[in-house]
Amino acid sequence: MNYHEAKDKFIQTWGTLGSSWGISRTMAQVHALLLISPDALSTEDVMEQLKISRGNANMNLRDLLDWGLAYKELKSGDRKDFFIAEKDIWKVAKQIIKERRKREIEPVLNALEELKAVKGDKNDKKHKAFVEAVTNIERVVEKADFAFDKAIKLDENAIVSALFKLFK
Amino acid sequence: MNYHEAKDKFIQTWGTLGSSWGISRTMAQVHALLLISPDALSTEDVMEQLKISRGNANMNLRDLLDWGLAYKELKSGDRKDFFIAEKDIWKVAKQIIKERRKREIEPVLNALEELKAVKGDKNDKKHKAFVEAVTNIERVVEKADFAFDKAIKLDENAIVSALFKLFK
DNA sequence: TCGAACTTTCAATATTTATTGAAAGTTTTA
DNA sequence: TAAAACTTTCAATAAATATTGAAAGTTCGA
Repeated sequence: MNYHEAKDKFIQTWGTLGSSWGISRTMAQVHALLLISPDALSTEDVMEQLKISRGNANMNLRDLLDWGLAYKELKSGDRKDFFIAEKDIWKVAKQIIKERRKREIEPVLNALEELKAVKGDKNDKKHKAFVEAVTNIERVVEKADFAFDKAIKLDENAIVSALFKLFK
Repeated sequence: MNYHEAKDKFIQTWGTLGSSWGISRTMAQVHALLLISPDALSTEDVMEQLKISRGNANMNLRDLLDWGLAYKELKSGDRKDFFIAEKDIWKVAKQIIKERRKREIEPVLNALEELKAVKGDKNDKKHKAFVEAVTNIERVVEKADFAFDKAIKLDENAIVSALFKLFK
């Protein structure tokens, strides 16, 4: 496999992985392209290399900045914005968890809390099953939330070794 | 909020959470419905309560069985299949991680391994940046894979307390 | 073995989500 | 401050994904 085949396959693979873990396919592809580029790329470079439109490139680059997965780099003597990827993959993973925790877990916890207050006959079978299900789910979601919160504050080795110790 | 409002909101919330964590919206909604039902439900019950077609109900129930998130229950004197949800949410979370690890992480690791073997000039800036990026990513993906593998073998409290100890 | 009861499939269709590209907006420098 | 260089927006459109429902398939009891 030569460089260009490998590059395309990498962009494709990273895009697929990204889209299954909650970041859009194109955003992950742009990130992949930036990751393997030794130098910062402009919007036009991204458009050209991924064969996507200006609007699309711009939108996905901006989303990458929002998620903290890429940075702007200004080159002196040039008015264009250039972009580089966050290349510390552990940091990338932590950023994604952090964003998704904020965007997804928090609203769910709020909704669950509200649902426990359902009015009705406390002896009704359905009512009991409902409150029980919601309470159990809330407990697990809270623990997952806690685990993710800790995970983003630790480095990659600490987590792995903590888990490993449980098995020694 | 009365029982019916709460039930609808719960199904909606669980569907949204599910779809953002890799299981389809309707599959998560069917699971939600089963979770809060004190008794096993038939395909027709699911169709009626979620207002979805027979084909859709059937497909999603079968997917839930595939993922290990629901079970068939046969009632004597009735030829219909009835379904109950896996109600241990920690087990649900573990099943989802297990399935996704198999379906998503493993193929990515294989692809990455292949990509490291890219042919080309080892002193070229692009080539070096490429191999470095792929190697770094592989290292983190392997660790995540390891962490998930351990997570599905432990119970919920063990993981939380292991993480907690790191902060005491 | 037949036919009733139930389950599964799949091509057509609907819904959702992503992409385009031209127009509007912004910044820079001469 | 004018206009060139660049960025952003957004309505139209395309692509991907999910859903329907009728038809085909299966199972079971008589």
